[in-house]
Amino acid sequence: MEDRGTFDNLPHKTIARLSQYRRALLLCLSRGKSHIFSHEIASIQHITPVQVRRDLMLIGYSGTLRKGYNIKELINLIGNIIDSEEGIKVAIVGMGNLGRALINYFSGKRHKLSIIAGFDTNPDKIGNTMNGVPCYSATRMREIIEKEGIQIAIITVPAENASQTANELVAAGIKGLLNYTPKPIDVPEYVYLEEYDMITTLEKVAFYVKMKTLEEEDITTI
Amino acid sequence: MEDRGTFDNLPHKTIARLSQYRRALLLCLSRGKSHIFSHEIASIQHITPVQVRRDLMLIGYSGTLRKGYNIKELINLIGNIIDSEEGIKVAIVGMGNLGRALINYFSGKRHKLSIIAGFDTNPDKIGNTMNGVPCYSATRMREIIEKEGIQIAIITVPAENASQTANELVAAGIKGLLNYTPKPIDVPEYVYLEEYDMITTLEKVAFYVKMKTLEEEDITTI
DNA sequence: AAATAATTGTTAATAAAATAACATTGTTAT
DNA sequence: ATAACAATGTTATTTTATTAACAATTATTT
Ligand SMILES: NC(=O)c1ccc[n+]([C@@H]2O[C@H](COP(=O)([O-])OP(=O)(O)OC[C@H]3O[C@@H](n4cnc5c(N)ncnc54)[C@H](O)[C@@H]3O)[C@@H](O)[C@H]2O)c1
Ligand SMILES: NC(=O)c1ccc[n+]([C@@H]2O[C@H](COP(=O)([O-])OP(=O)(O)OC[C@H]3O[C@@H](n4cnc5c(N)ncnc54)[C@H](O)[C@@H]3O)[C@@H](O)[C@H]2O)c1
Repeated sequence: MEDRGTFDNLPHKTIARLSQYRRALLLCLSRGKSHIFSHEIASIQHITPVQVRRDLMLIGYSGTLRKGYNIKELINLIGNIIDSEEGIKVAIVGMGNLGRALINYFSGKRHKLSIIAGFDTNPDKIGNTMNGVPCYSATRMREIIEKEGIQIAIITVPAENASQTANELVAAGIKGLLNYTPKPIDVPEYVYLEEYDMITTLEKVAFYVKMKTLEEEDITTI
Repeated sequence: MEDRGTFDNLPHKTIARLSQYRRALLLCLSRGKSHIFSHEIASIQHITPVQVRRDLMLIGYSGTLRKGYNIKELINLIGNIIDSEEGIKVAIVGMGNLGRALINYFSGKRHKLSIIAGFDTNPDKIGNTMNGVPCYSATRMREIIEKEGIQIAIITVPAENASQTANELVAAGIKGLLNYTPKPIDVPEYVYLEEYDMITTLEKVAFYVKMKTLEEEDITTI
């Protein structure tokens, strides 16, 4: 029995934080830092030092008492947990404003995770390359996903094409989806799905801003 | 005593879901539907009907037993809760790829929440209009935020300028921030902050895809 | 050498969120 | 008229996530 398959009951929130810790650690490393304390990580991430230590405990990493955590080691360990050894290939469907912004942002940022294909229906875009990512015709989606062994797709097509695109991706054998359209999509249970809509986030911000404002008014009227 | 200020202890997750419910309800309404059942909302949002009913209970809305919830009424009620009566103005700082994608997407979508100004340092962009949103020089940020009463800002500048931009926005009196740069920013406690990084989401998807793959391998090797 | 301070690692307690259980109520079918 | 059904609304339970408490360790100061 190997020890892969450990880490399969880490809390979902811990997974997200590990990714954020690594982002912070990479930055610290690039600035020449070699060790870091839990309270330093915590303050970068706006969380508590206990939370950080608890997460690191869950992944079985120990720091040293007076120097804190070894940044390089911790980066590697987080990599062992969240990265896949062979690397995972990603496609992006819909090379419009958002698709291009995401490609630009993501390209080359992670060693074990790379966007290697884009798809679009617009003939003007097909054949172009964006930041090293070739844009193929959407009609070739299945062919290329199978040939390249692409496992994850990001959906950035117009909302009205979202569900059809999702169906085609699932049929092509995609294992994970990240849907940025405001149209929630349905996938079989064996496909892992994340959806994100900026409007939801913005409305949440607006709600809490409104709340704070009302609170202040209440205080001043008393 | 008015009944504003109720709803101030709704769970955070409920707030996010209310925004999503409304998005789904608006779509249903535009398709001519007048009533909807909890299990219909649930299935759109990939959650359980109980969750939906519980959220609606928390905001004090009642449906009718055989017809479900009145879509128009529910949209209005959600609006009363999460929107601010006078409307809230939003600015976007950094009119690059992502900034433009967000403006395009958001513009005109919500009545009580509108992006009314963009800021940039690039002289080629200053003076232009994007989807009705004027782009001002970043040097005028404070002036325009104060004059227009802008309460929320979205940060889409290059990461290295994130914290300085955030500081300027806070100094200008911003009450809520939505940070899309991968550089976590610090704000005083009276400013409500949300941060989002696509890489974290993508790495989460990748992790669960990896896990599912490992599980399958384990099953087939047994 | 002893006391102090700063930090980690872990268990215990609390809080937040989701789910389950179930009573209630109209509607439809018999 | 009554039984069966399909919904809602609410309370109870369970699960997940966060925070608190504190013991252990080691460097530093007195
Ligand atoms: N989640 C968010 O925060 C967020 C933010 C901005 C935009 N969006 C959404 O993302 C999507 C894209 O936005 P955008 O601004 O990039 O739009 P866009 O119109 O600029 O880009 C859409 C692209 O998809 C291509 N396309 C259309 N149908 C296709 C298909 N069937 N297969 C492949 N490609 C296809 C189009 O040719 C175009 O290039 C929209 O659904 C928008 O609502 C979401
Ligand atoms: N969270 C995410 O999912 C996500 C996705 C894509 C990009 N990003 C991030 O968003 C940011 C913007 O990305 P992009 O692709 O639009 O980059 P971009 O270079 O296209 O746009 C940045 C814009 O900001 C302007 N700018 C620079 N300094 C400024 C300042 N001090 N004040 C105002 N404007 C200023 C630039 O002139 C440019 O127009 C980057 O930090 C990037 O890392 C995040």
